[in-house]
Amino acid sequence: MTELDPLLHSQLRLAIMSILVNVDEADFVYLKQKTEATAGNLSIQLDKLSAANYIAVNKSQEGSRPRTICHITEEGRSAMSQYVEALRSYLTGL
Amino acid sequence: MTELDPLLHSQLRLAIMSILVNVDEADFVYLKQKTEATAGNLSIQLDKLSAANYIAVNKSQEGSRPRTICHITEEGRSAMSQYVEALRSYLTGL
DNA sequence: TTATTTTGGTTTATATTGTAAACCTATTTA
DNA sequence: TAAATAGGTTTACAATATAAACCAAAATAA
Repeated sequence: MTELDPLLHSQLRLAIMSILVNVDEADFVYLKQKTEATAGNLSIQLDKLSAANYIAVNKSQEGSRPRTICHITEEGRSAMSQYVEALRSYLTGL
Repeated sequence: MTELDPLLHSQLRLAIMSILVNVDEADFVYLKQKTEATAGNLSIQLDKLSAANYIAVNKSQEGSRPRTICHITEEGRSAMSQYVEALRSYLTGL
């Protein structure tokens, strides 16, 4: 049984990635809305995905007000494909 | 975004359930082999699945040697279906 | 015969995760 | 000018997963 990438096998991180896979970019506020996560949790999970190079995070000041924009990397996209393949191998017949 | 049943969204428990879904019954030794889990970990996760009524566990003595046989319940089967549906909703387009 | 290992587990302890609560700075709004 | 809101980060705690230690019975080796 192939391993399920632990970085992706987490509800919130999977939700984040599944959004970013379908969109050019998304900011903190949007991700928070969509996932209904708390800001703290979201912040931490974004850090982890970013540290793994699955996403790129661009933090800037939009007129003295912070703006955090995220997009998926090629590495992240590839990790998602592999994860989905692994999942399928668990769930054949369902 | 629908919640992913936390009881199923765990590598080992998902592996166990994905085996039990396709088989009439399986014993501890077989599950241990297939999942490559440690006995302790397997024991605990079986307890959790059993407590949730996702599987039924039958412990007996086979000539003074323990035998633990598991099979999935209807509730477990249904939980798996829902879980897979929820997952799909995350992964549309992959 | 009596150690030693193996089988089939369970219990206990620990490390890792996930999550929320508290906090911070800057800006609106009352 | 006090209170609330926006956009986050940090810290602290609770839950999980996992491994290590242990146990009883049987098989194997010395």
